[in-house]
Amino acid sequence: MTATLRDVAELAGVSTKTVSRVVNHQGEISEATRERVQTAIDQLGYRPNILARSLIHRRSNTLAVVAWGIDYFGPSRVVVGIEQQAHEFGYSLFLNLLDQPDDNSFTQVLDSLIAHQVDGIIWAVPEMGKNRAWLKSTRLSDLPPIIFMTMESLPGIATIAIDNWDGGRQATQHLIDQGRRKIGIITGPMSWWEARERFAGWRDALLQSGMVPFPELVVEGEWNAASGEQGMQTLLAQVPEIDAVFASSDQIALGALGTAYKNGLRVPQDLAIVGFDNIPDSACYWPPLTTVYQQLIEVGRITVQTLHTMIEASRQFKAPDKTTVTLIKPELIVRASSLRA
Amino acid sequence: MTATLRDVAELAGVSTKTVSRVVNHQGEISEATRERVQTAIDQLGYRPNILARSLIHRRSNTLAVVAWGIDYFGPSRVVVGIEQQAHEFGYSLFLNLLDQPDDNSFTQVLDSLIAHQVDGIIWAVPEMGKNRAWLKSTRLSDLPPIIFMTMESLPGIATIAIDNWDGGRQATQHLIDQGRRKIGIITGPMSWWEARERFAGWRDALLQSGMVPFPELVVEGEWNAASGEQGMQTLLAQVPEIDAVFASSDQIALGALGTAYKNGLRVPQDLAIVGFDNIPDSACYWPPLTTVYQQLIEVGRITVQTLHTMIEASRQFKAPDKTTVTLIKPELIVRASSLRA
DNA sequence: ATCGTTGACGTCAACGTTGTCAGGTTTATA
DNA sequence: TATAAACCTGACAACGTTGACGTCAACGAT
Repeated sequence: MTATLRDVAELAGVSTKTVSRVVNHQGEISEATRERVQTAIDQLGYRPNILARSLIHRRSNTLAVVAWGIDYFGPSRVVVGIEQQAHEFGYSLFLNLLDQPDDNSFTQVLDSLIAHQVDGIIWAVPEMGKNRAWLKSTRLSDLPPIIFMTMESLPGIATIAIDNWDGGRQATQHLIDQGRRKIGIITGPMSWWEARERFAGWRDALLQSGMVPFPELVVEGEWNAASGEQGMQTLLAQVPEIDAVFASSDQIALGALGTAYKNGLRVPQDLAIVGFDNIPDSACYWPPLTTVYQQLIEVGRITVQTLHTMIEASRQFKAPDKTTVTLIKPELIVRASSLRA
Repeated sequence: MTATLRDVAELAGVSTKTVSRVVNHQGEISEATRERVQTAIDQLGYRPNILARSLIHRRSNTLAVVAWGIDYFGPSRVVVGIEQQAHEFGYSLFLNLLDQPDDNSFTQVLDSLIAHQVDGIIWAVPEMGKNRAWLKSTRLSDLPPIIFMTMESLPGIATIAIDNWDGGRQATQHLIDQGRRKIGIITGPMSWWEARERFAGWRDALLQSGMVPFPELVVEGEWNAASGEQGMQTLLAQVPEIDAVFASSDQIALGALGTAYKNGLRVPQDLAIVGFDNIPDSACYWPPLTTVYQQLIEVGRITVQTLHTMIEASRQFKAPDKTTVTLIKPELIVRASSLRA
């Protein structure tokens, strides 16, 4: 149905190779034939078949991102950054979503990607529980260059992540600097690496200031607002004199705000709250939320840049520097929710 | 580097065709050779090359989604639904994001997709302004089967969308049923189809109840919370006795809530608010937000189902029924923000 | 007149598969 | 025992491109 090189060649009265040269602007061709070929191309609506091209070059110019939770703010931003940079590098991008972050269909997914001859893989599924266990029983040399997001560094594996520990530390330090003495935390699900890191940041900030991270100051939550409501309620019950909370996500903070109001607490006078993520809404919470800003789009872009380097290296038979671990520092955004009145 | 059919064939001492048959479970082969071939496959770590396969079959089993704004709630959910259904149908999915919804690089995007031999295209870029104008100057027969989301129906073009008009109508009717008499609206950007539809739903609901959609009851906003704050302020200035607002998105509603509080208004006693989207946070606003729920994942799934049908039809040289227009009714979620105390 | 050089193409094989068809061997049937 | 039928396998070409190499004419220099 669709026109091929041969069709164009016949119409223009030249060889397929000549048409190929015109299409790819390679070699030298006279202006006369170039025009003749171009006319034939336009007339037939010819489009090159990238599949055939990739077959020869043994390079598909295609990347794959395996992700989960792109209907959440963080992951979706990362994917946006990945797509942007991939596009700028001239890669096409396959999108694979897992049903659950601990979906163990990774074998099928990887097989499919390899079969599609992708040049590189970005594993953007959040690390939680044992959902990276498969890595230990997989020979990375059997895979295309692959890079992982948000995880504890493993030897020989490229990793890119936000420094969640530092984010937690910054948030907590800010509360300390405001003179708060009873600083609680509502964590994310502790099976998540991010949640554990943010928690560790909170703990270490307290310790460094000579304060004690008592267990009753800690409540484990989910990432959502409902869990923030509940977590705040628990904290208030356990430590009535609490005067600040580090909520491990903005949504948790939203819930915590709600509970504070229901309990007649003024924010930030009676209770200061700091969130994490800097979702756009957080600037319009009441009061506006102090939070930790992660440059997630940038993270996505850097991921692709690193992967690209790995791909080029592997193509020149250089052993790629797979141990790259990039940690990006987040930034504290101070708004009214943590400023003393 | 990677093993091919020939490598396996040589190792197993059979022809490439036999290996191919083993891999694809086609034809009849004796158990003995099957095992021998399978051993060779495992030993070499052979993986089929889908590119070559697609070249022969002239079918790539690949879909492409062209989208914008997947870092927003709505679009990202739709993409999730699309990916799920595509995966279940055995399609791989290319992801293409436009920088701006009115990005006019559609030609390059389409060329690239066609070159990649995708079997079908989902155009999930929100319709705004004239960003669908290119459709009129494009022969659809030059493209693979393509389906559009969220747009006014055009002859001969498959479309799937939420019935935003009905959503706006439901939201407004609910406020009317609660006895509200001065019902304002903060719209989304009116260049968006969704914004115009929701507005029309509000207007028509008022008219049908014998009320007048006065211009001073209308404020055009953006989709975000900041714009909701401002819009609410404007409405209060224009119509001090206003007793209800239909906010065209939950984020707008969030901003409106904030402004209401700053002005000492009780929600819902003094001012009822209804949103649109049912983002998870909206259940934890204070008070919990009444809103319109769109089954966006389902929309994504239906889109792929329809596209799949179009692809199958076009493969059998039947003229596909391209005029399919599917409108999906949203659902009102009633919470405390609009119930009279 | 001869010889290289350059420009402007074309020929052929290959990329990794699979469909088609044909060949050979066994098994069941007359 | 002959004959058809079923079963198993291989040779070959093709999918749409492109790289390597070859050819041939035109040109300037010797």
